[in-house]
Order: sequence, then C-alpha cells, then structure tokens
Amino acid sequence: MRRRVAEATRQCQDTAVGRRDYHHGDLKTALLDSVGLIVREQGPAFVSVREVARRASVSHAAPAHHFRNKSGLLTAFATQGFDRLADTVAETIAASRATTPPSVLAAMGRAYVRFAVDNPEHFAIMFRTELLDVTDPQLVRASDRAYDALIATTRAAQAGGFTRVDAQLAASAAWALVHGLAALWLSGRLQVRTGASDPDALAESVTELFVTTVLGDQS
Amino acid sequence: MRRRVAEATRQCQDTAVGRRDYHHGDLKTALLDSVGLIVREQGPAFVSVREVARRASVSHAAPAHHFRNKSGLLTAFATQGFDRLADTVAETIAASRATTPPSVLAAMGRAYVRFAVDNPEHFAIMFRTELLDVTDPQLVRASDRAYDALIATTRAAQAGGFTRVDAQLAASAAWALVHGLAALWLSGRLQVRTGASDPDALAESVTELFVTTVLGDQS
DNA sequence: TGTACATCAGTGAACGCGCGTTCACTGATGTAC
DNA sequence: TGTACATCAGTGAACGCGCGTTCACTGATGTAC
Repeated sequence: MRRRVAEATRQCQDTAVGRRDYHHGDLKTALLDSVGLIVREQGPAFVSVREVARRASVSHAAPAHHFRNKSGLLTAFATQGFDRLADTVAETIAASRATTPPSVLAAMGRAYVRFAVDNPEHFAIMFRTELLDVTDPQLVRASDRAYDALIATTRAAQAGGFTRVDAQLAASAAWALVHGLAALWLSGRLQVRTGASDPDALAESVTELFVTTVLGDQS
Repeated sequence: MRRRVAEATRQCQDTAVGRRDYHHGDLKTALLDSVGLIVREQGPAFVSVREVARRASVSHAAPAHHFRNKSGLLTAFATQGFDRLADTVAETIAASRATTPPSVLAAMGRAYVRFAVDNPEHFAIMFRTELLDVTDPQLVRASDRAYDALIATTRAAQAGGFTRVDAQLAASAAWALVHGLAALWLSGRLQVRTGASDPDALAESVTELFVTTVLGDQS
C-alpha cells in the first residue's frame, strides 16, 4: 500500500527537483558534501562512513557503491579540494596576466589563504596524508596541477630577473609562508596572538612583504 | 599462592630498577610517552585511552587517575610539546646572545623546524585545537612562553632598526614561514615536490632568505 | 619503633555505543531486439 | 512500441570489534601518634 502511494507520488513528481525515490541521482556528490559538513562542524575525527551516509539520507551501506572504503571517501574529498584550489589559482593567474611575476605570485598567495579560509573542511583533509591513499592517480593529478602553477610562476620570476634565489627555493618559501599562515589562522592561534580578525588583510600584508623583499625588482 | 610468590619477589627486588609491582611510580609520564609512540607510528587518529594504557602495561581504567578524560590526556601531551618547544627556543636565544636580532630570529626559525622534525608526534597534536581543551591553564602558559620569545625578538629587531615592518607583522610572517615549512615537510609534500631530503638545510635557506630580506640591516 | 588508619593508585567487570565492512536481497533503469 | 533481461544503485541485517567512561573493589603507601 505504502509502496503504491509512493509510486503514484513518484509518477506525478517524476521530473520535479525533489524526486529521490530509490536512486539518488547524484549520491557521490551528496556524500562528499556530507563529509565537508561534518569536518566543518565537528572536525576530521568525527567523519565516519555511517554518519556521512546518515547526512545524505541513505543507508550506511550505500557509500560502498561509490567509494572503495573510508580512505577512498576521504581521498576523493581531498581530490575535490585540490581541484578547487587549482581552479582558484588558475583563475588568479588568468586575471593577472598583464602584470609582473611578483604581483602574480602575491595574488596567488592571497588566493591560497582565501581558499583555506573559505574551504576549511577541504584544507583540513588535503594535507592529512596518513588518512589518504596518496597513490590515487586522481589525487596526484589534482595536487600536481596546483603545484605546477606555483613553480611555473617562480620560474617566470627567475627568468624575468625578479628573484634573489632560484625558482625552487622561492616556490618552497612562498608555499611555506602562505600554508603556515592558513594553518595557523585555521587553528585559531594567530587570532589569539595578534588580535587580527581579517585573514585577507593579513595575507595581503604578508605576501606583499614577501614579494617586495624576496622578489623585489632586481633587474 | 601466586600473590605470596609475587610478594616474595617484590621484597627481593624492591629497590631494583625494574620494580613495578602495583604502583607504577611514574605512570603519568609513561602514558604521555605512549601517546607519542602511537602518534609517531600510526597518527593522531589512532590514539585511544585503551591503547595508551595497553602500551604502558596498565589497565585501561588507570589513566583516569591521572587525566580527566581523553581530551585531558591529549591536552597534557600538547602542553609537554609546547614546553619543549619553548625550552628549545629559550636555549637558542641564550646561545646566540652575542649576535644581532636578525640572526637570533634566523636561529629560532631553524630551531622551530628542527623541533617539528625531531618531535613530529608533538607537532601533530599541538595545533589540533579541536582535540584539546584550549582553556587549560598549563597549556595556555606553555604556548604563551613560546610565543613571547618570538615577539620579544621581533620587538628587539624593530627597536634596533632592523625591520621594514612592525614587530607584530614580522612575528606573524616569521612564524607562518617556519610553521608552514614544518607542516609541509611532515606531510611529505615538500620532499615529493622538491626532492629535498634535508629539512635543516631547507630551513636554513628559507630563514636566511627571510632575515636578509625582511630584516636586512636598514639602519 | 610499631601500629592504626586515611589516602592513593591501581584492577577488572560492566555499561551502552558507534564503527567499517560484507552479504544476500530488491527495486529502478537502460538497452537489445 | 513493447518486452525480456542485464546491470546498476540502493536496502537492512549481521559480523566482530574497540571505544570512553563509570564503578565497586583492593593492594600499597605514607603519616599521626
């Protein structure tokens, strides 16, 4: 009886947005969204396959049809994060095409911190290598894409005579600087220590300091 | 019967190093050591009160006599980490008393990375604020001690006319730089990206770059 | 020095719980003819 | 267009497990007299 009623309902609403009778439609995405919500609200330690399924309103066995296991689920989530980061960085580079490598690098640094602040749930998982399958090809590809943009920019800076040091060291230092800033901000320590409340302003000051000193026009 | 044998054994070995009959002697320290071993070998996610007790060869209820709960245990471990970091930094400052603030700051940066590499288990917990009781007075005191040393040094640099920017920003930037370097190194990303194998050399290059540019002698 | 007693620091059983994963299953979907 | 059938994407029960915390307990220690 309940089945027949449900079916009748389905036939009426078949094309409506809310239809989610038996097959979900886009459960994979919904599960990754659930991971993000849990990490954001409670932290990485609270992610469980069952809670993720619960939030997506499916049975706890459903995720197994989309991810090999818990590690696979987290790896997919980290991959999503690296893809978004790489997209953000690529957009930043495209938007500052007309400027010099140092100002491109500064913009990338601001974008990195912005990404971390806007997506704390992804940032909190992306570098937890002990939770991930770091050999996963999609994860590798996504994180490569983000790093390649960085090293290309410091190489351009070096080629343009803008840097005091080689491109590799400049890339490592720049990455460490913005990564540390993002991590300390998200852990709450920087706010406590400095009383700062605007991560963008802080990122701007720090990246500006970096490029004007390390990448100051030396040509 | 077994009891009497055990007692006889105890009476004979009462003063021996290995004696650990009923009262442990220094269980609190032993439990913190166990936490460190687990984090180092398996990661923070694998720390459980029961496993910690198991490694210290006591019953799983024993830790409750020394720590309020799991969060208290981790908070004590983080406190131990901040204390050791502050000690390391203090020693570094004492050892470079005769030099200028920029070179003191560079030495502190190297010490920070060195600490993280030598104590990855502490570093992995110290900034996981969601796992800790961040209001714990001992934790606050220990982490204050480490930060105070940093801000004092950048203030000295500013007072000596060594910095392009104010002491607070210099402290934030310096901290972010070495913290990011340590975090990326421990996550394994930097090795993969740069092929580097010596964190000390990398820390030396990066801190040197920072102080010569940001704190270059401007007087 | 000996003894009574309070306190400390352990034990082991028990509680109720949520976890990851596997399994046989079934409803829904898509495709070949 | 209709139908048979393979495949896909879910369900719900079950597995065995380890977890954090509490509790009454007891052995060991230290102290007052």
